Amino acid sequence: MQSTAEENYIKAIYKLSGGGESAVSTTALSESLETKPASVSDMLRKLSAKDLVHYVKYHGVQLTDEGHRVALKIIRKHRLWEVFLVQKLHFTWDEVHEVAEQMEHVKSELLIKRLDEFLGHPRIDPHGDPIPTEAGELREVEQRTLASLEVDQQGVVCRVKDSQPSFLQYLNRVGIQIGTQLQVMDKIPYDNSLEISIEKTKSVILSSDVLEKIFVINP
Amino acid sequence: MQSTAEENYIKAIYKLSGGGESAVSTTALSESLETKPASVSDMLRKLSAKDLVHYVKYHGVQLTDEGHRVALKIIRKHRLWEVFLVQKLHFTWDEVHEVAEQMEHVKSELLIKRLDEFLGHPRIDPHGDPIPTEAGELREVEQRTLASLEVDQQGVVCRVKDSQPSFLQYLNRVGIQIGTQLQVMDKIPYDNSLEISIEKTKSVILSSDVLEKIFVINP
DNA sequence: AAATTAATTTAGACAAACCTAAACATTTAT
DNA sequence: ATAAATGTTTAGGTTTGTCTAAATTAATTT
Repeated sequence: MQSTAEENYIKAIYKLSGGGESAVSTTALSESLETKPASVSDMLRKLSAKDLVHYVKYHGVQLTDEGHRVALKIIRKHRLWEVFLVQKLHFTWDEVHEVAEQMEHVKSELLIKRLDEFLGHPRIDPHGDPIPTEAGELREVEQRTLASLEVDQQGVVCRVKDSQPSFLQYLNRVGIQIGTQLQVMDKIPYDNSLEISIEKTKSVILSSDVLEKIFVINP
Repeated sequence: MQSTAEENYIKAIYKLSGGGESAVSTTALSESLETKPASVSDMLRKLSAKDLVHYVKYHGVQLTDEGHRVALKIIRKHRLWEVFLVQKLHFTWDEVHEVAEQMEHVKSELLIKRLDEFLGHPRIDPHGDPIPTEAGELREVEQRTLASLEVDQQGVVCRVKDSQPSFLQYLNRVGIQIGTQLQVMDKIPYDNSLEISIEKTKSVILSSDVLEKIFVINP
């Protein structure tokens, strides 16, 4: 079992290496974690002894397979909590991170299993990033703009490109947020606007401007 | 702000002193926290310096007003998370404690405010213990058996006296769990059984045996 | 290719939270 | 009232995770 500090290092290595591709430098880690390079060196020696990273002095670190597995577990927890905070507790995206950062370190397999069920096995977090599966697979999800959907096709909102309050308030008013289920009911050729049904209940007409700013994934 | 360790000491002092009444000994704390008495002495000196406890060497500790306030905050968090785990994630009572113990240390005022709203401002936790208010008041809630309710009176289930699996399964089947809203619809004088409506939907007839084992609070 | 600069590691310290062993208070028993 | 037993604290040490300052290695420039 890893300490909170170790988990944070592993997460940072994962992020900075772009999912485990490239090696990561001590300085990059020290900036990302807001610690001094000397502290990073210390910790890398420790993680290396635990076989969580492959560390060559003066030449950076990479996660081992085990380290990679641990990283995905933490990211899964982080992103599930983000979904919970936004969808159930109505946090805004910017309020979410700091809290999820703490919750991701709570140790309980059962907790995460149940949380996942409670949230309906979400595939993406409120930022549109994919949530690793229980088995530790991270499948990238194809994201498309609402404008690219054909009549009758469905999608779940995963990202919006404009974060101006006025736009977000507009979405709020029509009832669209991350996770909302949409279906294209009709296309108006005149101006390429679409009639969209929201959660299979009400329906609205969205201009092509707006359609370009809303990203969905296939359900 | 207090560390996790400090919070655990404060909580333990609160519990062992019976809510802040009597003083608590070093040994009692060391047993409760599973640490050595020497470690407790260290920490008490530290908490005393922070004015969270009133500590007289060789004569035990008590919480200061500030310490008392902090204790109630932690207990509020712990009990709200317990409600969440049981009501939303379907944890059983024995699975709850260890996890809530970790979650109670997550730092975010907003989180607790929103969690409280999300859960509908519960007044008791899954064990029937009262949840301190945001303002730090802990009002004991009068608990009565279902058998003591009159026709038309309402109650929320807060505790059951029998924890045999067969009994709990029976409750499960009729749809009764902690937090369930009940109302007495009718009394059958013949055997003192009651007709009880469950969550204002279905209704069942419960024998006086069963009625004695279910405790409710006024909503 | 040597010298300078930049990045990294090592060495030695520190705070938090724990420990053991020894010293010191308090309580209890004689 | 004193001695024994019990409870508590102090002193000194350990681990984790951090730090600063000095030493070392790698990269860059001339």
